[in-house]
Amino acid sequence: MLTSVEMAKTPKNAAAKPEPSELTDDALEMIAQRFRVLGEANRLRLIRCLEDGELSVSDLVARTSLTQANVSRHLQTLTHAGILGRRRDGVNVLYRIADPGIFELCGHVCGSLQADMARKAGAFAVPAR
Amino acid sequence: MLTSVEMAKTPKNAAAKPEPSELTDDALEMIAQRFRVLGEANRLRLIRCLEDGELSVSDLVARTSLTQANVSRHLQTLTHAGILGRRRDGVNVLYRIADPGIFELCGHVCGSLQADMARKAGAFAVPAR
DNA sequence: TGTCTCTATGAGTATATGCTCATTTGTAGA
DNA sequence: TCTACAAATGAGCATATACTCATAGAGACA
Repeated sequence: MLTSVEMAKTPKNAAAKPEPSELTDDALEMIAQRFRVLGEANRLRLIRCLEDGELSVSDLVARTSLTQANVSRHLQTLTHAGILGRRRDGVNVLYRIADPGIFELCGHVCGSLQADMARKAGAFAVPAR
Repeated sequence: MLTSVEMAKTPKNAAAKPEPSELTDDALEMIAQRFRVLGEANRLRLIRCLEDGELSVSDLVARTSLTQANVSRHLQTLTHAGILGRRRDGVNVLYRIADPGIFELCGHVCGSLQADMARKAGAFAVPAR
């Protein structure tokens, strides 16, 4: 599964390769880096704001109550990661989701979290009587 | 998309949020936290080692060339996040994947990365002649 | 009990990064 | 050109965390 980048182009039912996987340290670091970019609640907030269409930096500042400098830095991080795209429109710069797969990713995490919490909640289950 | 998990936490956010957000700040932070756990190449390495079955701490130390203390800490992080499970076996402690969805998640990231890189590679495309 | 191996953790250091303030840069219009 | 506004960025601070060393805890066995 973590077995190489080429899995992306093959449908997900591609057979596991028998050969020991060939993920270089660099590749692994890139994957980790991608996760790290998403590992910030404020960045997730920005992504969410953009779910319905492109917005300017000041729009995002208004919606998130973050400072302009902070928003700008997060947008830079997300853009550099290929998650957002940007274009200039006069004095404004409009950001948009460039990788819609991001939502699916978040959905997966939500699912895992729910499962995990349900499992943990089971520890408090009281036998019926 | 990010809208599915409203867990048993009350919104502590009385501040103006123009958006009818279903995701509390706490929930968002939990999602980010999950991503952050995966944002470490060495943790991804450990996960990969466990792909084929459970292993002891010293097995993992041998396979990763990380120090025992370091491996132990990462395993703790992953276990706490619900990604790994552990059981004692004599003096050993065996760790295993508890949330197989993790591989699908990594697959998604690999896909996104590849798409991103292909897009960037396009910038170097030379028109045929 | 003592001693071995295996695992977990306290303490300390180094580094990364999120945040802010102040300033600069980029764009449009007078 | 000058002015106004939007966005980006340099500098500095604060915090989080990855890593190591040394040590403590847990289980097996004499």
